[in-house]
Amino acid sequence: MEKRLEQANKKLRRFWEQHKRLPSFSEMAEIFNYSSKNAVSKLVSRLKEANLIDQDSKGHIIPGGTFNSLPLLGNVQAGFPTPAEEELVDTLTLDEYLINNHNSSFLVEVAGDSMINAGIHPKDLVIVDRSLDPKNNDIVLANIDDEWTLKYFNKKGNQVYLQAANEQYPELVPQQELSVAGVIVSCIRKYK
Amino acid sequence: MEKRLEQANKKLRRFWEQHKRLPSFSEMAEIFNYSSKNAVSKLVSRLKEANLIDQDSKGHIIPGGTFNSLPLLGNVQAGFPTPAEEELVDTLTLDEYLINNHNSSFLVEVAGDSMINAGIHPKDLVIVDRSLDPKNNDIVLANIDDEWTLKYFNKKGNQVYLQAANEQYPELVPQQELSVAGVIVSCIRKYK
DNA sequence: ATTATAGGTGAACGACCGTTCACCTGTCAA
DNA sequence: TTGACAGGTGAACGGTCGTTCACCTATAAT
Repeated sequence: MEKRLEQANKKLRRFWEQHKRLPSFSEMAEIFNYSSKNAVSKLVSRLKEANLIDQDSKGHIIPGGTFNSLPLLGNVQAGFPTPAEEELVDTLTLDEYLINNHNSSFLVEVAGDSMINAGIHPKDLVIVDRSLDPKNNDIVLANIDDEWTLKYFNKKGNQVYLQAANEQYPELVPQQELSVAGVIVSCIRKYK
Repeated sequence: MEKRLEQANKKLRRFWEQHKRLPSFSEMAEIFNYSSKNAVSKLVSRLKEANLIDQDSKGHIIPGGTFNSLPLLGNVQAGFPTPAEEELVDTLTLDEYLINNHNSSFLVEVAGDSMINAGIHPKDLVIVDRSLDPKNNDIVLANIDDEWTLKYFNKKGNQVYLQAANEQYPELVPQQELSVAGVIVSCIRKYK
């Protein structure tokens, strides 16, 4: 990508972070030190070709396909990576990638190591979707006999078992009550 | 939250997904079947009080604090969860939470199980920030003797070692060359 | 020396922006 | 029966929107 466009991209993202929207033509004129909106108009054309921004039916500037997303450069082992544009595997927005159902999803912080063999560690955040029906081998957030826990869901006939991903934990059969709050759709961990 | 506002929130989010921006007053009049913009104006006031949307200096509607974010309901073990509004721990936007440096970050898909004891599994995605200086015990994406790998970074004196989080793998000392492409800042895994 | 082109100015255009005003309902409490 | 009020209509306002036009440079190719 052209260097000029990359700098423009930075400025636009800074504006986005401050205002939670993209600038108008006259605001862009300020940002880029133009004194004519026509100059902006031409810049916009270039940015559109680079797929950084787009314009909606009213001409307003909206994010393009690569604006709020990160490049997915490939696979660690596979001769990785020449971050050349042509070779980049994909480009994706984390929000859209991780969340299927915004209205029915919430986050929970993990405590305990019962799912550690599934790669779910204490202090990780899991995204729970309460609108999904739990299926066998789904990881669910469940309340079993008045305790909340994260376990594999397993149904044999009419009997539901909960299984930890850690041999030290026994298989759980509800004595009195079991309710599934939702299915874990993803797990995120932040190091820095 | 009032039910009326929740439905409004859904409509606004749908508009956001379609147009990548929030509607204008007259567009909101269409969405909510009002024939006067004044009705919209009053609805906007209510939505602002609920912190779902905001208005910028020009009066344009922009996302509020809770618009694109997910509620963090708490901790799996700690008497979890009454999803009552007052008790919710936090509310956060995944993009903002996970990405510190948009310009210098990229994604890589994990292959191999050398970091599995750190909870980084094959097919997970890691977010790499190439602008950070690697420190001891950081997980880094590195090229060692012409192979790309994910390992713990370890520097003793002037000698750099790479360590896997898996006892079956030996400690790596570069024979000829070692370059660190970036530091892993987070790890995400999608189940559904 | 001439021409083409990329990039910019400045002004004008109609359309749409968010705000505000006076006014019209129902509903519900006093 | 009255009054207050939440919620809506419809119209008008000045300001800003994105677009487009004619025109002015530099720079580089012919």
